[in-house]
Amino acid sequence: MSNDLDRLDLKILDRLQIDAGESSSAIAEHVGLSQSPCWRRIQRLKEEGYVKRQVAILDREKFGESMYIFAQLKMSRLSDDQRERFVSALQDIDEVTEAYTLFGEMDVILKVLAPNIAWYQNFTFRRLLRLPGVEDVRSTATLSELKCTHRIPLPSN
Amino acid sequence: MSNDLDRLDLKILDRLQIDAGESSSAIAEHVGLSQSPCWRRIQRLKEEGYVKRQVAILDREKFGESMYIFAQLKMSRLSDDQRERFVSALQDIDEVTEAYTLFGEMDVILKVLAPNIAWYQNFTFRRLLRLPGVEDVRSTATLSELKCTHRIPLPSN
DNA sequence: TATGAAAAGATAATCCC
DNA sequence: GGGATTATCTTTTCATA
Repeated sequence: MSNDLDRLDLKILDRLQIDAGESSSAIAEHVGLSQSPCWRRIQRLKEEGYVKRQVAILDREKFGESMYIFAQLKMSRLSDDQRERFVSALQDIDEVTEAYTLFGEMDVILKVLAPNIAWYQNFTFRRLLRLPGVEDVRSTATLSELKCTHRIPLPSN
Repeated sequence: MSNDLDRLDLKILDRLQIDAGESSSAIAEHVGLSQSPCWRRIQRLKEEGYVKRQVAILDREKFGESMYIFAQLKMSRLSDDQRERFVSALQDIDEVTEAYTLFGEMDVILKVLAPNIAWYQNFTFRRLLRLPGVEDVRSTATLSELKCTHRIPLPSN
């Protein structure tokens, strides 16, 4: 929450979120440090949780056709227990890649990676509508990807 | 597009998209290979583009309040040139983290990382509505993140 | 053609200044 | 924070099946 990060830390973080494969000495050079202080900063940034994890981004087109679909769920009011089961169920569905509650706490938006529309049709009835509290699903299918980044804007960049 | 990947390749890819920080020998152990064939496979998977890139996922909560907002853009019909300028403009707006066209080619959905609603209000008028072809913006603000993964489901997992 | 073992090279991690 | 050192991992080579 607090920002005890200086300009160098931010430059390092931004490089990491663009390419986490670079060596610490390469990053050091780019931000104007030598290897060991740069490595220490990277280490600290990881320990303090600024870097949550490091992942490989796969090319989903290589695995055949697929499409992202945004599903807006109309929810009934849930008990704490029901809500917990709902959230837990979402974690277990690999095709649900993201989920957010919307203002009002009664609706949820999902980003679903579907192989095709027919699969999604089935998924809606067999999975989504059977989750605790889900009353209705309104879906928006995407056609093509214009931009997809995992980079968050950092201060003073 | 084609899948000349065997079960080991898929296991390697899945580990990489969960944690790309692991050493090749650690991955080798997990998938049941020795270090060098595993390393060669990883190399090949990168060369052939199955792995697009490797990134650090930052904890956006560490940088103060922020919220994702989905913006659905109503577009007028664009010439190829206008469309190119529109897509290019999206790439330059750091707060737009994702963009997809919707069925019909006339609408677009954006995922925007906003510091707060007031910022977004201004952003809508000053940036979005000034992009080529944008006629209207309908926004859905998210409240809390229930799930956010960058892992795509792989066959036979 | 693919694997494993092992050497060579690069990088990460630690030390001291 | 920088420079030098050691530990560890990556990458190449080579022998083998």
